[in-house]
Amino acid sequence: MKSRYLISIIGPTAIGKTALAIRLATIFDTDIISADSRQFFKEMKIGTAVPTSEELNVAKHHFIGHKSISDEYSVGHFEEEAIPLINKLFEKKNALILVGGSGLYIDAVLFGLDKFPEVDAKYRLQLDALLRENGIEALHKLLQEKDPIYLEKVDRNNPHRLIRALEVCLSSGKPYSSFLNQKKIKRNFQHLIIGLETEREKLYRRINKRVDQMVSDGLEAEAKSLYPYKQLNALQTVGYQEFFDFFDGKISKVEAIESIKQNTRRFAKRQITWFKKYDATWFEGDSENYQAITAFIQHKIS
RNA sequence: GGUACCUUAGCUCAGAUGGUAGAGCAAUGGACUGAAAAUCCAUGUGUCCCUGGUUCGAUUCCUGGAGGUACCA
Repeated sequence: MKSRYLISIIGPTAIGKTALAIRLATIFDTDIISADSRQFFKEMKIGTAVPTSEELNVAKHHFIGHKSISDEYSVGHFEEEAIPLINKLFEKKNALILVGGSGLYIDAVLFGLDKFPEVDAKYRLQLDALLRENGIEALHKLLQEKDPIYLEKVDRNNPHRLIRALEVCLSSGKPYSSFLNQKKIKRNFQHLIIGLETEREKLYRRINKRVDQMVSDGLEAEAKSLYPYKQLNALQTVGYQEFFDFFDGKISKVEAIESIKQNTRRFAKRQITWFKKYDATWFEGDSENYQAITAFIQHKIS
């Protein structure tokens, strides 16, 4: 049987992943699987730089705008949806394109996450309240009781990690750490990772320019329409939070736009850190390299 | 043109009565198993404007210069 390849395109925001993915999808006559944790939401278009409707017409995209910001959605759900779809598409295609900037979501597809039980939402609320009222030490104390092994290695100052572990403990009655490192998942496909990179200065210029473009495309109005939902998880997002601060009168519009640029740069930096651990082949994120990248892929998968 | 004040990190500024300096922000590096565009951790990068002088030693005091700000003309 011929090998099936998931061609994965990774890299920081604004480096040009979308354009490359579409080009490759055309060349290899295949579909694109998006692994972008914010482009899932149909209400968030301008601020998440989703492909244009023109681009969407050129290549079939999956997991773009398929959810609403009010839906419960997380990386676990994504893995559960993406893997069966990928397997199904591979019945007709020998190659698929995976593209996205969300490292954890890429991990979920390529390597799989351990299986965790569903968590009752009430525990999150309880633990948030515990943190608010009694401080992070209260979370340490509870985790010491429920899962001392995880407490040893967890980042103790990180409330998200502590609360996640605790909600699993409380919901399942078992230690969070007992769910980790289950049997390695075997995927029915091979993967080839293409990384896009460029000089930091050049990347930051692209980011700044793209933010300005988003603003002239109407980001403020989009953020305004989502303002009533600002507490939703999907909206804990660069490009929206800053405008919410502007609507609240905390900062000026100019400050909001500057802040979006800065936070996007910081986001890009974190993406770069995450992607360093992948066994990727790196190319300059420039359309002049499309031919070289295509040739490289053809050589690898043939 | 005159007078006063200023010039120290990428930016805004502290500071040492002479022993080559430190905050905030920015920036950089890192972590990451269902909040991940989230969340968290670590790190000071410097002709102390230039030039002479005094001094064992000057970024600090003094002379001169350059640039800036304010006021007066």
